[in-house]
Amino acid sequence: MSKHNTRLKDIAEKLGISIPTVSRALNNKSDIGEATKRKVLALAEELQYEPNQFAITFKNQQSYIIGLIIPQIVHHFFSNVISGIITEAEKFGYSVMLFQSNENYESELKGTKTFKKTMIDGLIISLSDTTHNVDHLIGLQDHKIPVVLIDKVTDMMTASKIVCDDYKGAYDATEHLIKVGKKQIAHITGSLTPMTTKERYRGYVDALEAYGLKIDKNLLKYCDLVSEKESYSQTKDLLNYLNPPDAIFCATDPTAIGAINAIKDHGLKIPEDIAVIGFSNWSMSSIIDPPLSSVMQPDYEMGQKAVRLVIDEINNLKEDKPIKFKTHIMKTSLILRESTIGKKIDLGKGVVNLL
Amino acid sequence: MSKHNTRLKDIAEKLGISIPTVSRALNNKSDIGEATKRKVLALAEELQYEPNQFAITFKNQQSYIIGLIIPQIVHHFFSNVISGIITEAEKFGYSVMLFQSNENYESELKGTKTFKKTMIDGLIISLSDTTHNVDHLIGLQDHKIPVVLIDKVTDMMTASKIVCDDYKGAYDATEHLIKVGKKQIAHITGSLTPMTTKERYRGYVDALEAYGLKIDKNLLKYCDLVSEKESYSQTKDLLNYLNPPDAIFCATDPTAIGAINAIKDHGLKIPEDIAVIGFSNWSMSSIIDPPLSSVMQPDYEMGQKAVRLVIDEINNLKEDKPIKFKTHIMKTSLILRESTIGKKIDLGKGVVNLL
DNA sequence: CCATATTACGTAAACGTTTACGTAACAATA
DNA sequence: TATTGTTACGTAAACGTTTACGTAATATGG
Repeated sequence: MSKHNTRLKDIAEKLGISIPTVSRALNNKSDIGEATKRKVLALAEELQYEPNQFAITFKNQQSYIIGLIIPQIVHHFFSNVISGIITEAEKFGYSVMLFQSNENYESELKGTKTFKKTMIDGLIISLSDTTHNVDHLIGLQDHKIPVVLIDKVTDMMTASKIVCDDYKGAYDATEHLIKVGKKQIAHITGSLTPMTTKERYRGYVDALEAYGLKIDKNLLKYCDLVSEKESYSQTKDLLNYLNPPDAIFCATDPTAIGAINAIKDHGLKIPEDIAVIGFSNWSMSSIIDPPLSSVMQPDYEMGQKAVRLVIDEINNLKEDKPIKFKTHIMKTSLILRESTIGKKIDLGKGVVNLL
Repeated sequence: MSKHNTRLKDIAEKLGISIPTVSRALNNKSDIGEATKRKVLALAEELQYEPNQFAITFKNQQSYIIGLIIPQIVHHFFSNVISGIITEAEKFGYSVMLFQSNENYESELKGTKTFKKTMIDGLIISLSDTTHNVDHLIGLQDHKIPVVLIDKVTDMMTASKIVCDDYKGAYDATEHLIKVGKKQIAHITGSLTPMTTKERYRGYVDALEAYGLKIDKNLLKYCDLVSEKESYSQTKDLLNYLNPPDAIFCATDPTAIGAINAIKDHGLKIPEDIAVIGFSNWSMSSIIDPPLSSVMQPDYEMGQKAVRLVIDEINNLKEDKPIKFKTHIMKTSLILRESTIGKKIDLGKGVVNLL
């Protein structure tokens, strides 16, 4: 087989016509005779002509590539986000170039530079934890490359943002614990620096207050690394408290698993003695014992939404229309399993029971 | 700020010299005067010149993009593979365009087409389970685009391949169970169609034979979907067998977790009554109760290796050298945790104890 | 001082495609 | 029949960069 793909030139020469005529025939332009068009289409089919995307990119100054920078690919939430982005982008004829920042600002900077050279049409980015300066992103915007922030966002720049409603998710989780009859509800959280953790804490507090339950500071525990190990020992502390909790709302699924292990080792029953609910609905959550109730974040849908926003902005820029920056707060949903509802409980509507 | 990036033309005009001279200065070519070179470099710095990658691609007919097709991004093994690929590619100045086949042949075909148009320099692919025809990949090779297969490979084409030593991993896992004193070792496997599962079964059988243990067909159980649920019920079957196992080697971590849950529900102790070992070392494996021993696949390293292979082939093709196709079989390693060794056991060398 | 080599540039062409513009051939209209 | 309009093409230029080639100016050698 020939080394290069079929080009317009090849078709033009074989038919004895000019290159632009071939281009017009294939792109369904108006200035083209019916007979010529048929001949071109037939030959293009025969030679398996596929336009060279790079030449088109180069000519149109549009690459149909969306850049994507993610702190950690190996993370249940983010891999779902990526999956949603790639699938949605493909629908609109865009490809996705993926870069991993490893939560490192320098690396993020480098990715941005590479992308700029590569002439991406737009960027979707979840900021690394060490990024406290977004001049590199503002620089992209200055060069008419739209930037959409997802999940890990910032107020340091004006851009469209997609987050999920951590506050409401936490409120719902806490409310659920109250509704199954729990009154001493503990909260295991991370460091309260990231916005997401702070919002989850707010939701927990507000739900307790809304139902007239007292806030007991002794029922609040911190796990800086939100790890299973930290949570295991913090839960042990909770269990030894003179007013031990009858439920725990954990800010992440790993901490929830730590709590479960501690409770079981302590000889208590879940959910009868202590109910546990997590946040993020990791894939592992459904297969541990007992299966963990959790707050599902619409990761995949967040990715899809981000693609639609960035493509909108790309199109608006192309037509020199003003861009309206939007912030989307996506809804979470409760996934109820045995760690809060036991084996058989009648559920209200709008609530998923995956037992 | 200006709309477009600085071009060679901008620098040339400001200095009153020609475009190729600027190009030569920036690319450290020989035909260039020292004084001119300094002026160009200074101005390029000032104007923040960054070469337009697409123009270079177009000119050189080389994109410095590696295409990557993966069945499922949301999968612990694959997301590690992707991470390795992206990190390694970046070291060599390559970007990675990611596509997800969703285990669907049609989708894989479409990704290949898109990539071909996009002029990727090489492709790394893990075949979808429904792919039984690789003409689309051979087509890429015919167009001088190297293809490297990773993990899910095939014999239907000649190409470099990267797999991990499933046989040896399974053998080691089984041998470990024998060495901690187990004699009735069961195996929970998937359907024996994929090469990987078949190899793990072979390793199990050979280890038993090597140590003079009998193969009891009743200790072999199948889980077609390799799910936790299937494994839970298959394990129950095993426990009710009149000669119940004192250890189970599971072909995947999710099935191992199903086994653990079944054993605990049955009131037996792990590992004293029954030891359990899995395969793949998922992130969840370390945080369940008890922590699961498993066979670690060098996912990240497999990704790195794939990048090096594909770049080698790209470079060889550029210089019209013949390509030597290589098959790399990467080593697995045992990760021992409490599900096989209890709390404190002296380990032999070369074995990782993550307790 | 003439022939040759070297240095440091400029010119032109190329990569594959699209688009603005020009125009020949023909048809429609007054 | 002269004018205008329409159709269906071809020509040229452009996107940003690199490279083959040509050449003027200077240096080197005998």
